[in-house]
Amino acid sequence: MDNITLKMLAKELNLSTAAISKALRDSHEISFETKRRVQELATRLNYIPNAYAGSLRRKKSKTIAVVLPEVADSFFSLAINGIEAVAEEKGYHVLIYLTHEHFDREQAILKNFQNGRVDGVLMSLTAETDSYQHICDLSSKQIPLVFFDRICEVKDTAKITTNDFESSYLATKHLIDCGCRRVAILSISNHLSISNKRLEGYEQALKAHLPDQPPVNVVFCGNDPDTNSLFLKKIMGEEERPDGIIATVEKLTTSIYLTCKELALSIPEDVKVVSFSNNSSAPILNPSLTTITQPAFEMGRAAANTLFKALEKKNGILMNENLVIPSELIVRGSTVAGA
Amino acid sequence: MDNITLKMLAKELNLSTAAISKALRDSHEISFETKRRVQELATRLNYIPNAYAGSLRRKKSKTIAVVLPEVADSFFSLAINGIEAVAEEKGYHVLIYLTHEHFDREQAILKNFQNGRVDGVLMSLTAETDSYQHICDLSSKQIPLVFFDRICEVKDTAKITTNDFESSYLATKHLIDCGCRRVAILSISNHLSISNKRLEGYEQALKAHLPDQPPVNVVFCGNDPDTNSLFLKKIMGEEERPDGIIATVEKLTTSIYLTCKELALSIPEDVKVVSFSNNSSAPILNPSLTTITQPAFEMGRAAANTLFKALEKKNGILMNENLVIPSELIVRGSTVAGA
DNA sequence: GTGAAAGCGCTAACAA
DNA sequence: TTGTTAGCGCTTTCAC
Repeated sequence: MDNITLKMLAKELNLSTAAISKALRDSHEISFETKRRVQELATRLNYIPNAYAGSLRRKKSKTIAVVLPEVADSFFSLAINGIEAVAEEKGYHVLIYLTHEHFDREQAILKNFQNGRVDGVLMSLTAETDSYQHICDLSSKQIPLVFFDRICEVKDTAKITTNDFESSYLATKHLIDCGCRRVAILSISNHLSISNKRLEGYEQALKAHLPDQPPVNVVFCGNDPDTNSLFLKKIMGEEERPDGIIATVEKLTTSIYLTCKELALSIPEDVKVVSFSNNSSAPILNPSLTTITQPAFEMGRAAANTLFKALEKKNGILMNENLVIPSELIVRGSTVAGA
Repeated sequence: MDNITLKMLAKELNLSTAAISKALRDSHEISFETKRRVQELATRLNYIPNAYAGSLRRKKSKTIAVVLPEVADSFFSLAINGIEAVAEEKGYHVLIYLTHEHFDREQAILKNFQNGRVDGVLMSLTAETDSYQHICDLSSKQIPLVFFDRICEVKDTAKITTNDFESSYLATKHLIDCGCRRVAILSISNHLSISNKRLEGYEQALKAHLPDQPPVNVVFCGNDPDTNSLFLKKIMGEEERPDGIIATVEKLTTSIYLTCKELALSIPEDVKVVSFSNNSSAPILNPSLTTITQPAFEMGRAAANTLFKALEKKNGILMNENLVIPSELIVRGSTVAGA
């Protein structure tokens, strides 16, 4: 069976396609009676407008893109939920693209957005991204872009973040308060502003609360859990091993726990751990995990809302704008025994 | 700056749009020299074809839809990864839709696919879905549909599942082997074939290995963790409470663990637990969690591959076809102390 | 090997 | 209030 088109409805009712089009969009130019007849036939024949004919004509696709490093991560999963909630409410479609932390993927994906495929973009940078031409190219096509979490600081647009500096400071101070004297931090990038902020928070806290201690201990981790575990085993096997660890990304937690187990280091007695994590099983880990819990759903929702605000205006240009939604330190057993 | 179109390239090179179009698609009708000139100009001007003009003309969108109950679940996150890996390789775009387990959402979403928006659909049913007209409507428009995980048994199309019956049987037998005599199973639906299969496996295992025991104990849970916990607290507080629990979905694990803690029931001494779960933190839970781990990534990949196989044929009709990728029982501390 | 022209299904000026 | 017309940017016969 062939699809119903406007033309077919028009022929059936002896009207022009224009009249049908207007009637279906409830235009005031069309008489009530005509609207009713059109509506009736459309529902009876189950008319569904062609998805792309209108997009082509109006140069609007009612579609947004979400560009993420990965999705097997509680933060991004929750963020997608927040984004989808808003998109569905606004009647928009959501294209999803995963960079797997590869800069060249990110470039290729954005390039694809330059010709009408999407009305706007929500994105979180890869850990590799350290140049921004592809982002400027997109902006030059007037396609609004909202960053969330892993933002691009130098680009003038809307950015949704959490209080990374403060959270990291707080996490570090918490470890120091719990008695740690050799705190290490695990990072995944030295380009991402979010990583840098977390490192700064850590460094400032060390400086403020442990003035005469040895310098900072930043460990850069990668994408592969096995390599990370190997790294960790080496570090945790040393004489002067850390007695406190901050994981700046959720997925490093498993490596830390397993490495400690393997080395017979007890958490929190020998090492205390706090992770930036939205993993809902944090309370039932062994021991339960002290987390910096980010407002992932809210950040996704806020990013989408900001984007739609721009899309609903005529000139959809986004001002430089920073929305910061705070994270929360939740103290559990990995830093305080029995908590 | 305005977007580059075929027409502009044509004017620039004193060629017709037809020639440009063919040249860019490397048609044999076009001379090598012309192709070279066209290519050169296109890359120099950074020509990117309009996303929807071609879709409209060719009635192919190079886009697929993924319809999921939710995404904050390791299984679906991993499945998305598998799907995206294939889609990216094939040059397809991926629209994502979440039903949040609501049947009416599912209907509305599928309806939207009836007019060219997508070339094919991958989907996992909601827990509510118990009628299939919306699916038949989609099929009547010749849009290929592949089910994965939560399949629709009555519909003739490709279906990717894991061995739910056997896995559940195995999980139940494992609990019995570990000494459990009152095994309960937590389910989320009495419509889904996947749930029914898991219940059957459980029932058969009980029948086979505990012939003279009290009847099955099936607990239906919902979407809200608090309600579920309340439910569980009641059940686990009873005299004849279960000494073994099977969670047929990952998210119920947290409720189980927390309820046991609250009631001072020790896992695995008082209650043994096995969950259908892909949560990567299973090994570091307290105690580590015995899981039926599903091949989530592989299922997503297989579903996508099956769909693309249909899309690449002329008549893209999918035969009734069942691909079963086995799950794995991974025994850990929640059923065997110290494992 | 290249071009002219029709048209995918819809919308938006502009007429009537 | 309704119709006519001219595209949106591209592909695809069919001429030449």
